[in-house]
Parts: sequence; C-alpha cells; structure tokens
Amino acid sequence: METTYAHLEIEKKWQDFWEKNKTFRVMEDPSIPKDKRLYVLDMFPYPSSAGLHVGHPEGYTATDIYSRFKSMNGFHVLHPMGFDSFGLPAENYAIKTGTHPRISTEDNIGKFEVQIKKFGFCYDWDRQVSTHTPEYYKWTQWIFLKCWEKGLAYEAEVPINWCPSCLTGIANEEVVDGKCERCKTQVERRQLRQWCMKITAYADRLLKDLDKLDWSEALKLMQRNWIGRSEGANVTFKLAEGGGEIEVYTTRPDTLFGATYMVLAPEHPLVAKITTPDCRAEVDKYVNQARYKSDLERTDLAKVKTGVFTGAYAINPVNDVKIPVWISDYILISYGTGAIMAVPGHDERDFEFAKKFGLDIIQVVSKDGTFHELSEAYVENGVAVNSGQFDGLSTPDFKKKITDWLEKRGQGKKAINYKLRDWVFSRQRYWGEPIPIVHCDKCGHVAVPYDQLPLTLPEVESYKPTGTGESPLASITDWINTTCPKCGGKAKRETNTMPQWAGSCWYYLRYLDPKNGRELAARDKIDYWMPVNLYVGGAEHAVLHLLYARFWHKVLYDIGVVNTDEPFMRLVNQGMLLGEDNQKMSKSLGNVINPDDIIREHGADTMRIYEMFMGPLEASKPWSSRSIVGVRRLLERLVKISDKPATKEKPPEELVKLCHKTIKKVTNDTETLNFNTAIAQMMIYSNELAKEEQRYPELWEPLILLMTPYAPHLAEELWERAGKEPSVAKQKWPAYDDALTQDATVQFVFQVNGKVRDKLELPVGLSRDEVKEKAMASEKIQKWISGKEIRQVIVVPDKLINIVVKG
RNA sequence: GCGAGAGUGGUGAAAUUUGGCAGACACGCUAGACUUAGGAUCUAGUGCCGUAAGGCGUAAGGGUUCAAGUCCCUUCUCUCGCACCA
Repeated sequence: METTYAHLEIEKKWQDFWEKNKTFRVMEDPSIPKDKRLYVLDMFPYPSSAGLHVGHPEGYTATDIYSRFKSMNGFHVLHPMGFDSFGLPAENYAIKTGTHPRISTEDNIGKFEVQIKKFGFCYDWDRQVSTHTPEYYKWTQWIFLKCWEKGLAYEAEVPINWCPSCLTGIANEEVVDGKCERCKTQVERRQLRQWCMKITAYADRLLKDLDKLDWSEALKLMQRNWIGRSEGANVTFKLAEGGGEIEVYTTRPDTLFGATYMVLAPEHPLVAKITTPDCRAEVDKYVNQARYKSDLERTDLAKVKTGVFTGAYAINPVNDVKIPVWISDYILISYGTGAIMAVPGHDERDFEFAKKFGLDIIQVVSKDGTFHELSEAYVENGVAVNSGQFDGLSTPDFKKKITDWLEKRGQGKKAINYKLRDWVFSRQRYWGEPIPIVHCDKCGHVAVPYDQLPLTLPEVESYKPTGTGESPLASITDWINTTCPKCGGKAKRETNTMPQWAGSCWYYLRYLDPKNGRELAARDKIDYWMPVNLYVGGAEHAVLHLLYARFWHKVLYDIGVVNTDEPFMRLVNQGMLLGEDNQKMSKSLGNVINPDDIIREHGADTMRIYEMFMGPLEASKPWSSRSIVGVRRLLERLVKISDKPATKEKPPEELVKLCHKTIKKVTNDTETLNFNTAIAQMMIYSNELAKEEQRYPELWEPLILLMTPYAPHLAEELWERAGKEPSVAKQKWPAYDDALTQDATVQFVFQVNGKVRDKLELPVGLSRDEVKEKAMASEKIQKWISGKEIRQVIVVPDKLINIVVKG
C-alpha cells in the first residue's frame, strides 16, 4: 500500500493555523518567574535581492528547535525576527535603476518574510522590526545623541580607509586583507572629516567582561586579539640639541640599553621641528610619499623597510648615549605615541631596518647570560646583559625595576595600549540613518532636539555618491540649510549617514517593545527579558557586529537604559554550509542551493531536519542533495506508522524501553544543541515502530512530541490524526522513567591481552569473580589462555574483562 | 610568520565530556523479494586483507597504560583568524 506524505498541503495548513491562532505570540506575564523566561535570538538578515540563502535557515532552524523544545518544557520563550534593512546594496541598485532604496528594500523584506515563514519558525511576527523605518531609526539616532552627549561620538579629521568603489569611508573592521569587505576593492587612505565613536574608552571593559560570557574560546580570543591590549612603558628621550623630547611606547623597557636609534612615524608632529636643514629635502620627500600610501602598501606590500635620517639625535635616558632619530612608515602614528626606540638586537623589525641602514646592533638579553653572535633578533625573554647595574635580571623582573627607576626620575611611566581604534562611524552615502547634528557657525555642533527625532531621510534626485567625501544629501539645499536649535541662526545639517552596523547594535532591545513611541523599549520589558540567553549566528561578525553591539550595550547600561552590562550571555556560531563540491556557495561556481526548491520538492520539515542532521551545528559541512532523501524517508515512515491501526494491547517491553531511552537521548541532545544525534535516535525508534503491524498509542504519541520541534508541521498533522487537539506545540514534553532506560543484561566483552576474543550476554551487576568465572568458562577464551601464566585480570563492571597472560 | 581549531569507511558523520567492543544513524553500493515499470517499498549484506582461522585499521611516527580515535611528545596536511600594533 502506498502512503502519501503531502508535504505542501500539510505545511500550508498548519502555517495558516498558527498565523490565524497567533500560536507563537508571546506576552510578558509577570507570574512567570525570571528563570523560566528565555530570550532566544537569531542574527537578523540583510534583505538582499538574491533572497534567502540555505545558510540562513541553518541557524534559524537551530534556534527554532531549541525555542520550541524549551517552550514545551515549561519555559516562556521570546523568539523574534526582523530585518537589517539599511545598507549599500539597495543604494547601489537605486543608482543603477533609479528605484528608491525604500521601495526595493521593502519589496525584498516582503520576499524574505514569505520565504522565512515557509520554514514554519515559531517567531512572534508581531514583534518584527526593520532598521530602516523612521519609527526604528528614531531610537538609533537617540542613542547616537546620548553617545555624543557623553563625548563618545566626536568629529575629527582623520586618515581613514576609503573604498574607491563604494565611494565611502569604512571602519577598520570592514577592511579585510587591505580590501573592502563588501566589494573587495583595495582601500585607499584619505584624510576626511569623520564622525567617530570612542569605542577605545570601553576597550578595557570589552576585554574584561569577555570572561563572563559563554561564548566559544575561539571567538573570545578573536575579540581579545582585536582589542589587543599590551602593557609596557612610555619612556622620554631628550633631544641632543634644542631642548625638545620624544616620548616612545615600548613593551620591552628592559631592552632600553640596546636602543641604538629611534624612529618616528612620518606623520609625527616632531618631524618638521627636529629635521636638520641638510636632511630636510629627503625627509619632506619621504613624508609626502607615506601620506598617500594605504595601510596595505605600508605593511604587506612593503616587505623591504624604508626610512630616512632626520639629522637629529636623542639621548638614551639610561646611559646617556647619543642615538640617531630616523623616520619610517613602519611606525604608525595611530598606535602608542607614534614613535619608538629601536632595539635591533631584540626586535625583528628593528633588526631588519638596522641591517639595511648599517645601524648598531647591541645584545642586551641572553638566553643563558652569555653572549652569542646575533644572526637574527632574539625576541624571547632571558637574562639581562650589557645593561649596567641591571645585568643578570630576568626579563620580567627587569621590566618592573626599570619602570620604577624611570618613574622615580620622571623619565617614564607604566603604560597600556590597545590595537583597537576608535570606530569610524560616518558613511558618505544616502541609505542610512542621518546623523542628527547641526553645524552652526556660532554654536558649533548642536544636537537635533530629542523631540524632533526622527530626523528623516529626505528624498533625493540622485543617489549617486559624489565621491568627494560628501554624501548625496549634500546636494539637497533645502534640507541642508536649517536653523540652529540653540541660537536660531543659520546652520547646516550633517550630511554623513551612519554605518549599517548602527541599526544592528541594538535591535534585540527593540523586539522587546517594538511599537513604543516614547522610549527605545520600556524598562520593565527590558527587565523582563534581558539578557539574551542564546544568540546564534555566523562567525563573520566576530569583531564587527558583536563588538559594536557590546559597546553600545555598555553605553546604554551606563546611562541606565538596560539592566545588564552584557547583551548576549551565550553565543553559538553555526558552521558554514558549503556547496556539493565542498566549496563556498557562490553564484559564479553555480553551486548555490535555493531553499525554495528544496521546500517545494521535499518540504520544510525535511529541509529543517536535514540541515540539522548533516553534522554538528558549529561545523561547516557540504550540502548533499542525495543524502536529504534519508530524512524524507524518516518523515514518510512516520506517516506510515500513523496509518497503522491503533491497538489497546500492551506494547512489547523492549519497545517500551526503547521509547524511554529515546526520550532521554532526544531530551539531552536537544538541550545541548546536538541535534544530529537526537535525530539519529528518533530514526532508530521510528524504524522499530514501523516494523510493528499495529500502532501503540502510548509509544506513538511520545514520538510525535519529540518530533514537534524538528518537524513542526508534520507533528501537528500526526497529532491531529491521532485524535488530539491542536496545537501540539503547546503540549508538554514527554518524560522518561530512568529505570526503564536501564537494560537488565549487557553484551559483556571478554579480552585477552587487550584483544576482544569473545562476547557474552550477561545480567548487569555481576561481581568481579562472577565475571571472571564466566570468562574462564568460555571455550574461545580458554583457547587463548591455556598453558599461559595469568598475570593480571581487569574487570570493568558491566562492560569488559581483560585477562593479561604471559607466554 | 603568529594564534586557534580540525584530520575517523566510497560519502556526511557517531564514539573524544569520564581512556574500556571504532564506524551508531544516514547516503551510496551489492544481492534478493514485490512489481508492467521505478530515483517507490521491503529483506539481507557492506572498514580493509583473507575461503577460513585470523590479521590489519581513526593523517604519519614515537610514548604512557592491562587497555589509546580519546592522554603526552614530534612531524605533516587542511580550515579559520591576525598580520610591521613597537
């Protein structure tokens, strides 16, 4: 007999049911205790014109299964979805076609919604937010103004990464291998008026609070490395002539005696002052060249060090030795003091530079206290040599002693530096939140008053970036020209817009109270749900979104808007889904899998389970359109079991035991997000049930419940066919009896010298001697031990016996 | 170069938490049954060598142990992140 599994019909039926009955709407019920509330969050998508990718539903399915599972276990679960809808692709499309970005964006949002809903996720759609709507970005602007009031947003003329293709400045975090993360064009260096966010003020807290978070160590390490805290000392060197001084930052103050020259960044303000007349021409030329080099040209491409001598000398404070001052572009003005003392004996870069320009190399650290010919820089810790009264000290001791010594003499002090730079926050583009600041000749920067927010995006005729460092907004004179909110005089609006990251920095808060017009979210709702218990998304956001969001959250915490100093307590990165050829899915390789096709052919339930069955959530794994039929067969088998006649007979004991074992394994594995092994167990169980002629309701109903988070549509259908009231999603998760998960007998393994020689089914709980007796009685074991001396017998209860013999 | 993670059948993977039968589950493949037909279903088999007994086997080599995929050391390969940050 043929059983039909009409997935299209079933899935449509139950999606309509859920929508009509608002099955997944979540309200704040104060009678539910805090530890029974759960906030499960997905990284919301950018609604691209390409539509949903198979990678999106991987994480969404994982959180959906978890949410439904926890909900059936008595938790009150908030599980929302929205759209990160400001961004360059929509604007680029507008430039090409003239379509307003709002039109194409909202069109794409509509398409995404339809696609996402086809998966049957249990989102509370009433809470949906989109970052491009004025009701939403009003509060993005509000947070910006709060940052500005606290001095955390400031305007500066700084050299930034400029993408010549996107025609906008971008953040350090958006530069990958010297290229624009978005369009892969090599970035240039430009000096431009910018708005920046003082994320560096929070560097220490962003670093320290990582310890509180249940994130993977790998991810935390990435953030730690990006923040890049280092401890050392600032040391002052007097100039040999003219009375000035140079301050350097070093992590190795213990190598001060080995400093044989100094290097300034070409942009260092002292360069112009100290350069001697006979060196001026060379120095000016070098400074000019460096100014236009991108960071990439100054680093990766310039493997060979360059530099010029300024003609000036400085005095080493520890030994009064006169050393030359050079400039070189391997010194960055943006790190430390923009100047270094060069210790070529113990720093690879300084060594290379000294070799090239014939500068002195002095050894001041030794592995064992003796001198060696230095064929390369010795950068390890060791014992001080050649360092006057400090000789013989270990590197860590020396660091402490010399820092104190310098401090006492007013020539230096302990210092801490970070690799993290302030966040370049403005974009010279149209499709983003306008920065709510007005430039007044008299009053300077003036905030747009809070009661005038949102400052909405004006309509423009051309979306094309000017490329001059001004956004398309700059050409709309009646928008630009305004009055100063403070003095009422003539003023101009800020024309830069915010980066895409701004909206995604706080969207998880807006879900809590999406329609609130008075505050970004009511405090009691924030207290009710926050912090996020589980956040799932791709690893590509490790140092972008996740660092920015943590920063803004801390700012909001400091001004009393939120209740915790971290937003996301537990974070899981789903692995990447690769194409069938094991390569990254991409249009150019033609290996892209379209979720719509899979759903049409196999069904959403099949797709959900297949994506989870492929392997561990965090691993990257290749798609296989062959293997997916295995999951489809599981669901067909369930329909087949459902069609069997129900019986009132007592079910066989073995099946009852398997049922309890299955409940136990699926419960544990779902809790720990090991969905692949949970599914395998349900396959084992359903295979057994399918072998029976009849259907035992007490064995069948638990299976439907276990399947509910995984295959929600089919589970509803089978629940109904079993004569139950919908929705199965509102049912209680099945319980298991631990006693019934224990077997009365086990396959006992008999080993001789560590090799399996026989196996026997034995009752559990046998004593050591009983086991030994059974093993000795085995013919096969006798064959291997006869005539040999027994040296040792090891028994692992209820598992194994190993007889060690000699001869 | 530095840092992190990973290498298990023809394939995706289990078992690594706690050292105790390696390969659960699934795809594929082989044979058979049913069938006008099958990309359907069912049954059996499927790590490698071997008729068998047995031997070998978790990237390679070494070590600890009665016992190692699991712990330790060396090497190789792959993936990811960072990359003159003084």
